[in-house]
Parts: sequence; C-alpha cells; structure tokens
Amino acid sequence: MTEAKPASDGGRARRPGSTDVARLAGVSQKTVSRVLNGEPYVKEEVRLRVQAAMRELGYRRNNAARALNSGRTQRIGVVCLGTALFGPSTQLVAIERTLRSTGYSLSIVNTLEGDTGGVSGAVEHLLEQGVDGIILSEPIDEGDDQPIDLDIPVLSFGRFPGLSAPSMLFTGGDNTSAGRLATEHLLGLGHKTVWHVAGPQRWWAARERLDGWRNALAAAGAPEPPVLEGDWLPASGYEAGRELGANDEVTAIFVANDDMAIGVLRALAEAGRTVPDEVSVVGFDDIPSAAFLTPPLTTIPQDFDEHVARGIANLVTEIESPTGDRSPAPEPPPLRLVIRHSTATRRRRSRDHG
Amino acid sequence: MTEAKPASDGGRARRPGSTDVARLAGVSQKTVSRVLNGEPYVKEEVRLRVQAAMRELGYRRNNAARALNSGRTQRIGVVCLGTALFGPSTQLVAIERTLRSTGYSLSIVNTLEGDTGGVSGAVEHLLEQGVDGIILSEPIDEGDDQPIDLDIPVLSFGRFPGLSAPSMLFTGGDNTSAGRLATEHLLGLGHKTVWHVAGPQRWWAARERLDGWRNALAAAGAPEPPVLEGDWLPASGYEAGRELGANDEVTAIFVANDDMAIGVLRALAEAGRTVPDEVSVVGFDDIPSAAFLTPPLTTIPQDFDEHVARGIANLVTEIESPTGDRSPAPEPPPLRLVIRHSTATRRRRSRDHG
DNA sequence: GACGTTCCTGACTACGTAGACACATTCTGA
DNA sequence: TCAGAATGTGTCTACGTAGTCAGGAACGTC
Repeated sequence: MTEAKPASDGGRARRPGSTDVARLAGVSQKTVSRVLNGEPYVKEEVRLRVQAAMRELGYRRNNAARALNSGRTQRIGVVCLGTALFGPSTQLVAIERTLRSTGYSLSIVNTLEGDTGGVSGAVEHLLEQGVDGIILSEPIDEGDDQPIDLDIPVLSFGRFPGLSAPSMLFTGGDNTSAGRLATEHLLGLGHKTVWHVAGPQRWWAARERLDGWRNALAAAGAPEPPVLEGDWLPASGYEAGRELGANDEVTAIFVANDDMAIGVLRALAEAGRTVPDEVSVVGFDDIPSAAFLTPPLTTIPQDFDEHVARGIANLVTEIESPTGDRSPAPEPPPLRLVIRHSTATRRRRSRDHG
Repeated sequence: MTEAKPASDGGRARRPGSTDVARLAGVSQKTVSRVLNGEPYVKEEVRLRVQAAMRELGYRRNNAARALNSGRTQRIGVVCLGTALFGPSTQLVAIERTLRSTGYSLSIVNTLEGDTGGVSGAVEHLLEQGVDGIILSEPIDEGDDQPIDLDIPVLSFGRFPGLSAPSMLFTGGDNTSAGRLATEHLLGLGHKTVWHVAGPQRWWAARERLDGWRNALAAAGAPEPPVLEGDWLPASGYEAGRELGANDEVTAIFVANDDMAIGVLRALAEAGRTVPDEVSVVGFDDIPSAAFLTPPLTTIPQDFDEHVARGIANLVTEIESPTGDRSPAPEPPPLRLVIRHSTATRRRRSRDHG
C-alpha cells in the first residue's frame, strides 16, 4: 500500500473526506454518502452518529468529486456584458437570489465589449469550468460572433439568433410593447410626434424598444423623426439632448433608459427648454433616483424579479429532466407606466405665431 | 472488464476525455495531459498530433476532475451584498475582468440583508462549491455573525473583524481620508460647519467616511452637527434632505454617496433652498449621472479598477505560493475631488440680519 | 565505446463521491 | 410457517486528470 502523495504534512492538514467520517462513525463510506444525500433506508441512529462525526471533523462535501462522478456540477453560468448599468446589475442580483434557492450556484463571466470571441468566448470559458446550464443575461448582436452550438440548456433574456442548444428558453419583458406604451402615452398627451433616443442597437432590448416606438408612431399616423442612438450612459443622452433641445419641433422624447434621460434633461435645461412645459420626456427602467430628478421622471419600470423567476424555473426544470416539455409560459406581468412630472399635455409653442 | 455505467446511450453522447484524445492520437493519456498543460519534453510532432485530435473530438478539459486531482479549483468566490448599487456593481465588474486575466473564474454569492447566517453562511456556501480564495466585496458588520475561520486566503475590501484566515489581505480606497477631503473642501469654502448624510453604519465604508468627516470638523474646530443616516438609496437621501432643508443653519452637506445626494438635492429644491447659492452639497462615487444632475454634483470618485487590481494580484500570489511574504503595498492612488457646481463659497443668508 | 545527460513517453495510481449490486435483516400477509 | 417484500448496510468500481516513477532514445564527452 504505497502512499504516492504525502498528505501535505508540511502544509495544512488534508481536508477530511467522507471516508474519514465513515471511519469515525464506524460505518462504510457509502453510508455517509447516503446520509449526505438524505437517502432513505438509513437507520435513524446511524444517521445521527454520522452527522455527529461530520460535525466533529468539520466535514465539507467535495463538490469537484461529486461533479466528476455525477457529471453534473450544480452550477449555472451567466454571461454578462461587464457593465455596471442598472438593468444588468439588478438582473444579476435577481438571478443570484433565485438560483440560490434552487440549490445551484453561480459562475459569472463578462463579455467585455470588443472582447476576443465575444459571447462565444465567454460561453466556452463557462463550459470549461463546467456548468449545467447557461444564462445569457443581456443578449447583444455582435456581428463577428460565430454561431454557438451548445449541448446544455440555455436561458436567454431576449432573442438570440445564431445560438443552438438542446433547449433554448427565453424570458424577459416585452420591450416592444413597452416602447409602444411610452410612445402612446406621449401621443395621447397631444404631441404631434415623439422623438427617440435609442440604446445601442447591438442590444436586442434597444432594438425592440425602438420597434415599439416606431409601431406606435405608425399606428397613430405620426411622422417618424430620425433616431438618435446613445450608449445607455448619461453622457450620450446629453449629446442627444443638445441636438434635440436646439430643435423647436421637438416637444416629446422617449428615451430608451433613465440614465440617458438624465443627460437629456440636463441638455434641455441648458438649452432653456423647460420640462414638461415645452418638452415632455419619458424614460425607461425606473431607476431608484428617477423619482428625485428635476423634474421627477415619467418612466416604465421593469419587473426583473418576475422575469428571472420564470426563466430560471424553466431552466432548472430543463436541466433536471431534459424532456423538453415545459409548462406553458404564464402570462407576463402587465406593463406599467409610472407617471411623474416630466410629461405634460402639449402646449402651443410661444414662438408658434411669432 | 465490466461496464457498470452504460455510456448513456439513450441520451447525448458522452463528452470525450483525455483518454479518447490519446487513443485517437496514438499516445498515452498522460501525454495528452502534458500537451494540455504546456509541459516541456513533448516532441513538437506529437504535440501537433494531439492538438489535432483534440480539435477533431471537440475535446474540452474537465475542470471537476482537475480540481479533484489537484485540490485546486482555479476558482475564486466573491461574497456580495445583493444590491445593484453603483459601487458594488462597478467593483464586481472590475473583479471579474481582473480575475479572468489571471486564469481564475468567479463564483458569486449574495448575502441578502437579514439572510440566514449572513456572511458566514455565504462563505460556507462558497467553500462547499470549492474555491481557492474568497473575496469579501463589501464588508459589513452584522452583529449576529459568528466569527469566520477559513483555511484559504481572503481578500477584503475594508476592515473585517471577526474573520480569521491563513492570510488576510486588504485593499480598497481610503474612505476616512476621502471623508476628510470632502469636509475640508466645504470648510475651505467658508462654511462654519458641514452636515453629514451618512450611509448605513453597518457598512465599514460608511463608518469610515463618517470618521473622516468627524476628524475634519474636529481639526478645524467646527461644531459637529447630528448625523443623519440613510441606506444609500435616493429616497433616504430625500428624507434627510427634507430635514436639512428645513433648517436654516444648514449651508453645507457632505452626503456619503451620490445616489443619496440626488435625493438631498431634490428635497432642497422643493424646500426652496438653492444649490449652491444657499447650500453646498458634496457627494461620493462620481456616478455617471453626477455630471448631469441639477446642479452637476461635486463628488469624490473611487478608483475601483486600481483597488481591485492591487487586491487580486496579492490574492492570487497568496493562493499560488502561500508563503505569506507579500510585496509591500504600493501607495494607493491619490484621492481626487471633482468640483462641479453643487458647491460654492458661503454667502450670508438673506435672513441673517432680518 | 562506455558513461552521463538531456529529452521524451508510458504505466500506474490517487483524488472523493455516488451508482450498481450483493447481501443481511426485519416486516407482511396468506 | 414460509415466500416475498421492504428496509438497511457494505463492497466494488468509475468518473477524468495529473503526480510519481520507470525507463527508452538521442546526444555529447572523455
């Protein structure tokens, strides 16, 4: 009986394994395994003895060994975009919280914009780590991405062409309808048309909000002004706002997120255009500070918790019984529009008859 | 030669292992392992043949097996607080980015406020997953936490008593000095004293900023007004702002983060106190929208990238050679104060002699 | 040409867990 | 009373990787 690896005598003591627990409790390793997994057919007295031994040794189950044996890691990987934006951050928090209650743990990997390999590189990284499922947190369309072909279930927050997997699940809010809702709100206030400060069009969410805006305008027979595209950040909203503020035609703006709306508000203020008297502004997200801006921002909240809960429930089901028969998606929560003080009925511009 | 487990004929094919690659390349499994790990003493011709075989089979190294064998998972766990706040989110992104370049991957777990077990529960969860090191992202002081005793290195962003580990590393900005800097700026503008809207005092960062404020006041011989404590969110800042706005004595406020400062600004505006003419406000963080508020906010930026890079470099060094001899910490980056338009020299209040 | 290096490769094995299976013991019903 | 089920427990083994060690081949040196 050779001992190839000295039990790291020099360093810290070797972590106890189920074998050590078994020895102490006077049972076989397999019985310890049974106790660990709450299997039936273990005498209560034995179960208690084993649990006592585990406590005494400070036993902690070795997940690597478990994964190796079972082929399942009890871990889910999330591909993020590496931004600290409100939406992605909030969603990630919701994912972690939901996942933990299912017994899975979470690995995250960022796709930095312009990163080598983009999404497919990130996915590859996760696969090598070993994950039972993958979540694409904020699907974007990078032209250079090669199609991704997975053999584990995937949950995506939004459409993601170029992806194939044994089971592809989707969740997330209806950005198109939300964009329509925002636009209709402004049209309903009497504005002839609505301008749009869009998010980066590589993001599907941004495209969909733009689509909703476009649909609403078309349905109302309103002219479609040119789109200004930002990058979600306030500075880009400010740039767009400067253009819009200089244009007397502009009386209503739908901004694709609240952060950019902050920039728009600032630019309008600097241009001397009062909100909402001269220009109405609608944002998106309902960030915590939206209610405290000048003026408080009318916006559309997103129910991340709800979308995440639905998506993850499906993902876990799919992982644990890959039958592919998912329960029919429950209807998504209704869209809401929080009306504050950045929108008002259109007034004749002072210079209209000057 | 029995075959206990049928190779899952029913489901998808078994993933190829290094043994399969070896067979295809006509070498031993060990040689494949050598190629994988870039070890020397492999003939170039053999190396190429093995790599070709790996590509052909779509081989992907199994991290669970690797971890089981080596006792190291190449994974680092991060304990977060489960908030989408700007600071924590930004820091997490920085951690992921930095870590990836070192070859480690990232598991995250949230300590939801009031969660069972708090930090120690989160740590336990990570240990069971198997991590080589742990990062405490936003150290807070939960009274009910039992002391944590680890046997792997820990990196903490801020002090964290009640924690013991073979090596404990710290990084992060100097919140105390930052608090002092903000306060001194306001005092330097002629304000008799500075009021403080603090962050939740369970957070060490919040305590330190408060300490810095207190130090600066004491050093200047200024009276110390009562502290108002918020929860980092704009709404709590608004509440504090309503109190402060009703008090004519208040001419200068240091708010512990920008989000709360937004609430403070709003409350002051509603109270008819103009900023900066009547009241000066300094925030903390320099969130992206800070420059676009009304008025643009004077604030102290945090250099997360820098702190994270320093901390992780030390952590990885410690994991890979647990000698405990860390290179002396390089001096932290200098503190900055971004002066915008929310602070100005004190003017006599209109009612001073009324 | 014998010997010591350096280079290259393979056989064997451990890592910790859980699945398959064998077997012992107790319970149940005719 | 005895078959057969239900209940416990142990033995053996696979999972995929990399460490240890044994040795063969190629090279140089005296």
